[in-house]
Amino acid sequence: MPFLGDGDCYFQGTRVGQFTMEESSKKRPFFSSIDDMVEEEYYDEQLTEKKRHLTHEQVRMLEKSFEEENKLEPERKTELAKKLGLQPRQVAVWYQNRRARWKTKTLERDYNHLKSCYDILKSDYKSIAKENENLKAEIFLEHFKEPLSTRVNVFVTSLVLYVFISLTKKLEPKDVLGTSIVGQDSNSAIGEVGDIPAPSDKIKVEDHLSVGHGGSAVVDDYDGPQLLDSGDSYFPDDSYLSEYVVVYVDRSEEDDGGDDGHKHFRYPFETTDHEDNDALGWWVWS
DNA sequence: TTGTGTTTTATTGCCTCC
DNA sequence: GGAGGCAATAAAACACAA
Repeated sequence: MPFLGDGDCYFQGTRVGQFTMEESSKKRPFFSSIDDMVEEEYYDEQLTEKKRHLTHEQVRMLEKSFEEENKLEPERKTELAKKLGLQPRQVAVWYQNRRARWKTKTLERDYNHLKSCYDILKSDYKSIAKENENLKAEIFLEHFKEPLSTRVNVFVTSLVLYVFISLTKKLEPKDVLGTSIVGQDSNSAIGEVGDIPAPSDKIKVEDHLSVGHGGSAVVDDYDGPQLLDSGDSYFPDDSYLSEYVVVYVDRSEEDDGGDDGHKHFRYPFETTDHEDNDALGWWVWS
């Protein structure tokens, strides 16, 4: 006979469950061997106690009760057990399993709902992205409708400016530690060459270097010079501009004729040239 | 009939609350 | 510490195809 460990219960020669000594004494008869079990008077009773499904009527009543309240109060449990001819424990177990099934179903439903929401959003995103691409292409084509001379002019000017700025940076005065002193004192170094606006001077810059200059960049109240770019400027690095270009602005320049109360300088390094070139940026004094 | 997958009933161990 | 809930799991019952 095989060794039967604590809690192994047998029914008709097969293991029917595991119980601790304590539990088995309380709930079900404990058989230490198959022979013991066969000899027990309880054997016949076990046949009727064999696990079986509840009747349709019992399930119907339990379902109805569950619909009303999915938690089982002790009084309700006793009442239902009495009414259905079941052990209170069976009713409790049924509720437990029913809640588990309900939870699984709910999770499944929630998952499907979220998935459909996700699919809709994904589809929306795709159509918006496509529309965005179309608009970009439209803007690109619009740009090439401009005269070639204008485009070349913008490009060359940008290039010259970039080279100029790069050279200026290399030639800038340095202190004994090799640190640039530009910007440390508005009255020193390059500041002596031109007319650097004091930090308190309000300078606004608009970028007309960008393609599609119809909508110039936003201008704010930043205390120092700045270049605002509408996003597609030819400048390789706008930070150069904000740092240096302002040195060459001529504050004595007359108004350019605009009625906005500002003076516009089309070229940072050509303070008096008012020749038309709408593709270029200008500085604005406020 | 048998193998296999699914559903239902029941147990176990852990956790929280009172 | 006991009662009750829950997740994980076992095992019986059931369904169904081959």
